Amino acid sequence: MPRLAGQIDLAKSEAILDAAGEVLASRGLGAPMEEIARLAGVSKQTIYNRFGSKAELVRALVERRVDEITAPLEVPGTTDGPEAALTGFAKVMMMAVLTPRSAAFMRLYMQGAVEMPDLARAVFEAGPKSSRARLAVFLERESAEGRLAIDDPALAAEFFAGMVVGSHQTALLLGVDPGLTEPDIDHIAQEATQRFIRAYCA
Amino acid sequence: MPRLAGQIDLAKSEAILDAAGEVLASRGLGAPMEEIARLAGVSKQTIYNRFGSKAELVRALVERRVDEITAPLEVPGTTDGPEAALTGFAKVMMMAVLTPRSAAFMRLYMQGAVEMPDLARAVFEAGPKSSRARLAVFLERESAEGRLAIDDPALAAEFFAGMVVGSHQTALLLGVDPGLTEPDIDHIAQEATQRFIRAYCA
DNA sequence: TGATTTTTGGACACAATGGTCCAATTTACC
DNA sequence: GGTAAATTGGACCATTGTGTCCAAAAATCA
Repeated sequence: MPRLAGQIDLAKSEAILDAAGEVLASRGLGAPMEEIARLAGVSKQTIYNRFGSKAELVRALVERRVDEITAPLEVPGTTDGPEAALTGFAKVMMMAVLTPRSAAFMRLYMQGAVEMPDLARAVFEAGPKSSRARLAVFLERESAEGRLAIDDPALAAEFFAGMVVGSHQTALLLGVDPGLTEPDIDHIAQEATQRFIRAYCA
Repeated sequence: MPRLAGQIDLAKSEAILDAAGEVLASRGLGAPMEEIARLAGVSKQTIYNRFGSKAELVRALVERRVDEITAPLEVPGTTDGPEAALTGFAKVMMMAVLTPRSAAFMRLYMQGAVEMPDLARAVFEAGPKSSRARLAVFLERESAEGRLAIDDPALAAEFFAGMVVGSHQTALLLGVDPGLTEPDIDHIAQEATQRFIRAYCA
């Protein structure tokens, strides 16, 4: 009987990627493959059978995560006016970016930026760049309909996102707890929205 | 004749630290000691004689750099009104943070954040935190004298700094060229200042 | 010149890691 | 049950990097 390709378990590859994410995010790119294998409940050889090398494993891991990153950053509908939309956007962005897990992954990408520039670029496009672009689209629409007066939506989006993220992300990346509680996040989101609208009101 | 401690050349230690900065920033924490020694024009053993271990070499390097970081971020005098001061501050901050070299060092600190948390914290305090704190002091003063209306100077400082830095620093850390020319920086600094003042005008 | 310290450079011990090999075992399908 | 595939586990190799050792050379001061 010739090839029967149905004998590889896709779920196992997922488990390997999960384990790789866990281990690499916490221990850095230098983490040994054996540890990933152990956490995945799999032999080291199996990882090499499926992914070929450590570099390609990392590549697969990052590519999978890029999709997760892009997903949640939708700009809410504008039915309730720009305030609600902006505040919601700010909250989602902070929740997405300002977690230890996010920071650990971001550290991973930055660590690999030198060796795998294309991957790091993909992360940037899927993350910061994409989110700002979506926000810019929203701002342009709001502006066209007269609710805001924005001449440079891209720059304005950059400003708003910057206000929201602040130095908290840098703190996390440096392992410093920014100490933001959920009420803090709400407050920052609201205050940033208010000030932003005031800066760009018609 | 007993000990004559005057036979160690301080300048050589500096050269070692310079070389360590160069090599570690470009190749990451994993760079071999031999390369640092070669660039410093020094034997590997000499580095160990003076610094004891790689970890302590890194420690010394970071501690030296922390001083450099804090230095340039003075808030200019307020003689010309808040606009000029804020624009100047924004420009200095962007010039300081948005260089490949700065990014390379920041990547280094972040990479070491897990193993040497105290060092990473020191970097955060000397860099982002300190700059925001100084800006907050300035904003509070301006506010007290009625030129601005700021109820929460710390938050406002966070907002302004965030607007200025935006996602450009993240881009650099990911190895993506943000493509900012000097006129771009001027423009961002001016626009951020204008919008900020408008958001916080009395 | 002579005494002391530092530096050199190269060999070396030691540990960690990526990646391979392979025989024995298990799994999945007929 | 039989067959082909995938998996296992563990030995194994090559590489790389930290840190040490040490005798020879160089620098420093009296």
